[in-house]
Amino acid sequence: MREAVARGSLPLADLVATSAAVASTRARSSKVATLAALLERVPTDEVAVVVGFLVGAPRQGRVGVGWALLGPTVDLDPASEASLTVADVDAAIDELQRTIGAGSTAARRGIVDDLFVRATADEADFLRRLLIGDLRQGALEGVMTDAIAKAADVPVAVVRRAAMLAGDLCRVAADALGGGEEALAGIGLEVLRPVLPMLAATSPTVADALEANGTSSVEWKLDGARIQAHRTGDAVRLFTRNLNEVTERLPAVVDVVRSLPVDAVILDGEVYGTA
DNA sequence: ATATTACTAGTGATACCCGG
DNA sequence: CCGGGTATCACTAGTAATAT
Repeated sequence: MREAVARGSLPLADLVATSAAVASTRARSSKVATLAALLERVPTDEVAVVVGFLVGAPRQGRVGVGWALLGPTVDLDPASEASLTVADVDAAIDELQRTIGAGSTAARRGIVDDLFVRATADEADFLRRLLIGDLRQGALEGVMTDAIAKAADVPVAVVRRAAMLAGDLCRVAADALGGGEEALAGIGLEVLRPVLPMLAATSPTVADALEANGTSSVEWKLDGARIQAHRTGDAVRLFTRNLNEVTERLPAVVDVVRSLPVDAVILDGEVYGTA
């Protein structure tokens, strides 16, 4: 099914056109079909990067780029012909991530400008929204999950399960398109690797909720932050709801988890400050 | 040393629209 | 027609780099 996969990096223009097509319709099914068609022709080793761009979350995460850095790029003359590839952009984001410390502001300005002078107007517009975290194309993880399933010809439930356990849709996309259902089946729960948290669901009445869940416990809703704690042996890692690691920021919680009389555990709960 | 600026990250509320 | 997903907004706290 992937005979038509191109060699070399995907032209950024192709990805931008897909994003625009997805944004132009509100029909979910159409978004899925458009995204799947693109995924089917992306080189396997680049699937993770492409999925990251398309859901507005580059694999490097936030790299310290905001309006202050991107604003001036609107004054640059756009390139007349598209030449950037997805790999070019990925490399530039890598470089931005590495460029920190004294004098980094000017260096970052240079990296951003180098990237934008090579971009067409459409590409620049896409890059600005991608880097600022404001893609607004009506297709984030949910739609992308469906598209990955369609492109890899794997049941959606299998992709969704793998994404939850791996906590990383980009990696799951690469596995699905590279190895199909078999590769996804190999993804399981792993201590010290974050898992997507189960989110709360509402119920019309308390009685309905109790009926749906069977034996339940009730507790005060205190306002804290959702935390996931992993431990095996003395190794402990903590993650937020968005799977950012916060182990070093919560040493007290690490101590508590380490003191529990267990060998390995994954906990999901809420932490509260005392300030 | 201190203040300022820019960016990241989290919570929660609300409006909107597709699709079943 | 309603549930669920997406977008948007408002607010808050914290951190890093740089200017004063």
